Amino acid sequence: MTDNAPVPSPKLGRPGIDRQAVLDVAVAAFIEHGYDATSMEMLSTRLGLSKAAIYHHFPAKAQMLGEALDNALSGLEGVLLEEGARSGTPQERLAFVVRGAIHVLADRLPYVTLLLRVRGNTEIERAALDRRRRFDHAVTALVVEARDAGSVRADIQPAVVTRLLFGMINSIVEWYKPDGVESADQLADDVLAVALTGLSAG
Amino acid sequence: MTDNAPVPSPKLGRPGIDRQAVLDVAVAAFIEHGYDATSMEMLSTRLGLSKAAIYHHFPAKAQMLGEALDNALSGLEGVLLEEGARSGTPQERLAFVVRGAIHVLADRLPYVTLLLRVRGNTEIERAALDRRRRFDHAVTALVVEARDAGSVRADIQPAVVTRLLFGMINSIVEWYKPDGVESADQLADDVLAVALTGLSAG
DNA sequence: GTCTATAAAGAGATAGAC
DNA sequence: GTCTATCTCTTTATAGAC
Repeated sequence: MTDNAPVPSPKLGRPGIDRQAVLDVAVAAFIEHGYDATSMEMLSTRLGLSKAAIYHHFPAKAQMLGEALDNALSGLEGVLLEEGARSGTPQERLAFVVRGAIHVLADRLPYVTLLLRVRGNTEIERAALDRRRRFDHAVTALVVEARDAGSVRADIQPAVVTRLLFGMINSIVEWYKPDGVESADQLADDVLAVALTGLSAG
Repeated sequence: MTDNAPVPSPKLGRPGIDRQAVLDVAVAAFIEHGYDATSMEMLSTRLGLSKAAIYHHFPAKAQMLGEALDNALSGLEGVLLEEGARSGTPQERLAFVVRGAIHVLADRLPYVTLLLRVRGNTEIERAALDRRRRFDHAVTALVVEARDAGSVRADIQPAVVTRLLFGMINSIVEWYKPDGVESADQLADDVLAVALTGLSAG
């Protein structure tokens, strides 16, 4: 088998590495200031590049947002496709999805943080909110199953349960530090414990 | 007792009513688009006023933000000053503060929503975040007391407990509708039930 | 792959008339 | 209390050189 492609070091059309650096800086700025309020001038300053150079990597500001949101959403959607979300008791599957969502949140923290800040002001944002809504509905369906199986309390509406549960999970982006003392696994344990059995002692 | 002040109908320097209308529209726009991304042009369109007319009511855009954030913060701080937050068992006081915070959130929904969106990009926002942090610390102190009294689980750090608890509470602004079927009292009951005893049945 | 220069539109805020 | 007109600065994006 011959392979006369160039050696992989310098790369073909120079994709990847620099583009990723631009995206990282952009996402961090979008989180700090909001997408609309982040100017290309600010990105160029942080990158040490001219504004025009940024347009070599991305055709428009909106595309940076789109890629970041897709990264977060495909991570969450991926949890629902895993085996643990599709087999077992409803309670086991719900716990798997909660753990999975927390791991995605920790692993892709900037992207998920950005997703949670989006309010639907552009077409790209609205499409992202739609995908997020579909994820929420899938989780709510799981909550309904778990309730019907008797493992989740029935005195509160499943949609409210899902909202409170993911309200708790999503709030993690406000304070979680990936390099801190708490690992994502430990974090998932804590959140699941609090969500299932509450804050009361004993 | 004589009273030669004018009848209260036309009001003196025409304060109040119109200023409040401007603030309401501004806060709604700040929530939708973010403070920085909301233009005076947008506010003027929504109000049916010229941009210049808005400056008759507020000297600057930043002042609208400042008043809205102060409204939310004084509401939350007020809960800590009430009798129910200062006497009783730690568990009772914590429950009182949670209920009070949920009522403030429901009663002043736009203002609290805006407060939760603020990220500290201006001096006004940083001052608001500082006041919010002081509120959080006061609640964490209550959680520590309740844990020491044996009524809150001791296997998770009090700061994490507070963050998860208020992550759940604060997420309410994302979906609560004041005119919906669920009253603020009912909502507070549900959240307190879930927070204390968890989502598991029985 | 990056630059300078620039276009065209929109930003917050002010002046001064009514 | 609201208006039109305007100032000055910043915005996203492009053109074209190196």
